[in-house]
Amino acid sequence: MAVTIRDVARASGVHISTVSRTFSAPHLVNPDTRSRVLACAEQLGYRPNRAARALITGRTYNIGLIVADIANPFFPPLIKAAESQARKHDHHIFVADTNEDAALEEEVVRALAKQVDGVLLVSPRMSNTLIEQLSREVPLVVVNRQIAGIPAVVMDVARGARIAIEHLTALGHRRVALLGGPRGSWTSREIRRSAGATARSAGAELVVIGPNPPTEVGGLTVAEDVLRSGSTAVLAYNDLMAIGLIEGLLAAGARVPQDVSVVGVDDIMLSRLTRPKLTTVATPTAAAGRAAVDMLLAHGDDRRTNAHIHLQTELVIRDSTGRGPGPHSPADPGDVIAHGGVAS
Amino acid sequence: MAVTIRDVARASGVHISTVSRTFSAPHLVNPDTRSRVLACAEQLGYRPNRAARALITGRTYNIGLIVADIANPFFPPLIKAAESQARKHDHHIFVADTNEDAALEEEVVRALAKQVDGVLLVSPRMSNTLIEQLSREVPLVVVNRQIAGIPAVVMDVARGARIAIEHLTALGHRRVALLGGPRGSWTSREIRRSAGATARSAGAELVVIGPNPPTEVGGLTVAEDVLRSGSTAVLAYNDLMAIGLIEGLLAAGARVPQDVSVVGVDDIMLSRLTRPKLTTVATPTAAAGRAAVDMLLAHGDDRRTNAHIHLQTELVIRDSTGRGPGPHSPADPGDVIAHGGVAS
DNA sequence: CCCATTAATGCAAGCGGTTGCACTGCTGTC
DNA sequence: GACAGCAGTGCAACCGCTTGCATTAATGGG
Repeated sequence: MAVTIRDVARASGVHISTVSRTFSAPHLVNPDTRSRVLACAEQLGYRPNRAARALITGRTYNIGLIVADIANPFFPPLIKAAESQARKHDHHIFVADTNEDAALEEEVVRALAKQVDGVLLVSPRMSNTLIEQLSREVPLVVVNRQIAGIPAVVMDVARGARIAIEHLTALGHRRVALLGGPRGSWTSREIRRSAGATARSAGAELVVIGPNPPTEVGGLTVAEDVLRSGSTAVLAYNDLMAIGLIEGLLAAGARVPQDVSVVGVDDIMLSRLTRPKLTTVATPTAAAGRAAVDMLLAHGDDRRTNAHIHLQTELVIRDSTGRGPGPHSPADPGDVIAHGGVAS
Repeated sequence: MAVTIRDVARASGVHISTVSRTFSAPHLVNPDTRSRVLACAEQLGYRPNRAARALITGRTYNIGLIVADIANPFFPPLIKAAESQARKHDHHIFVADTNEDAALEEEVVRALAKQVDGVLLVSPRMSNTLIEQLSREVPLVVVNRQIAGIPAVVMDVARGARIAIEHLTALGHRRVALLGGPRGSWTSREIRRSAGATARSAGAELVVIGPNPPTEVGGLTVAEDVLRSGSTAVLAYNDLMAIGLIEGLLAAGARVPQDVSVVGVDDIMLSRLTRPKLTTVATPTAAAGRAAVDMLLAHGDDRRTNAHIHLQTELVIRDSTGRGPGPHSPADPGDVIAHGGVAS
């Protein structure tokens, strides 16, 4: 049915090994022979069977990409960038969605391990221990997590959270709620740690609410809790929750930003389009996708590298944050368009 | 390195063929032997190498999923549903993004053909002829396109467009602009055809603007054209364009819906969150993803089937549509929450 | 008690490629 | 003119697994 290397060999009158070399070691075959073989291959529509090749070379030219929720707008730009970058290097991408389920993550990594050259674990929910264990079975690159000995791409959300809290305290907010993300999220822990430290040193109080599902509904359902907590500002784990929260606040009769200021994280496309437009910590998702693929392809088989790529975040100030009850700092926050540099 | 069937055979003291049968033809092996083999496999962490299996069986347990733009919010819910459905049947999904490029679509199908059991072509931009040709090389299921002899899942956008136009003419709109989608889009042609016929029979005028890139920017940039056309209502190819258009209209000083009514298509998550909330033709994307996978797995190798699954659309009326300059029909459109049935 | 049947397993070919090694025929060197 | 060296190609084993066929032992019927 399908055309194989043997068909090409027969058509061009050479041995299959010569055809093979025409594709995988061209310098070993006579230019005349090569062009004849290529012509036959072209004409027959021959494409090497990658699975067969992988069987012997051990390289599949496939990459696994595992995310918690494809429908969460944070992920698609990352997936798109990763896929594009992978294809540039002639690799294909398996995408798997784990529904925020750590156990499913493990299962999927194992299921994919044999048919990929490596797996990109994006915002994993698994434990570090488990990730380390899996990295012995298949090359892994982790996005948004730091684990010694495992190559990683991390977005500097700690800095983003710090600048966000500084922005809020400068506006005069003295009690800030933090909407935590899903259990197992490194990003959520980082934000919490950094926001806590920053609030403390600014003399403000941080009220942690969560963990929560990282969705619009997750934000919507804690609106009451936020109001009850007496907070005048909120830093949400991600934009989706922030937007859901705003919905909930408005429904409860609170105004944003007059009564409550809201800051998100991610700067998904959505954030520019809601009313009020969302102030948020922008994360370089596309760059992360590209970088993760590059790392995976670069490291090849030498596991246990310590390469970590840090990508910068920046605060994008829009319309969902305003003055709080306390004194605000002299510098008019309205002047600040964006803190932070560009992703590297 | 990796544990193979031979390791398991050695550990359990049987021939590799018995191990193989333990997994792929359990009824042929003695229950005692089987449990012994399974125990060894379990203990060694053995997983069959699917690529090797595929080489001989011809079944890869992989599916290709090709979309025009992963970052377009229309696709992720479909991808998510497809991936989930595929995994239920123990299949993995290759995702490829073609950047709205028909030539790239062809290339990707060919590249994937050998390592998948079939390809899902979602909203393809290729010609019918080319799709027919490709379907002879690899089983294909097409979403949002009707081609004789090729299994398809189609959303009934024609009906959706009709109801949308009826909604607008009932509100008294006499000149409606239609924002076309990308060149090569079957959906765009369907919407245009149906909207044209409906407008004609309602005595309204349809002004076609396009083709346009199916993005927010695509909508934004034609806002001027829409205003210049004298239209008081717009049906956009998709929600993203509708939302971009609204941005553009507001920027140009027009009010929505007081001056211009806007209807989108897709009902992406975003549409509930913008202000004004978007009136739109909801398409059952998740159902389409599931159905497409099911069709692919069901048909197996018998190509050239005529199975077509039709999924219903419905008009969701929100805040972006209001009365036009002409007489509106007696029935208060405000009563109509949603036309159309539920997706099957 | 013998033979046909059947259940359980082993054997080996082969899926579509890659690759180390052997072989052939040239070239260039001394 | 003999020979080393090399370019170009063929040969065959092998990657991990499946599967048709052969083999063996156990079973049951007449």
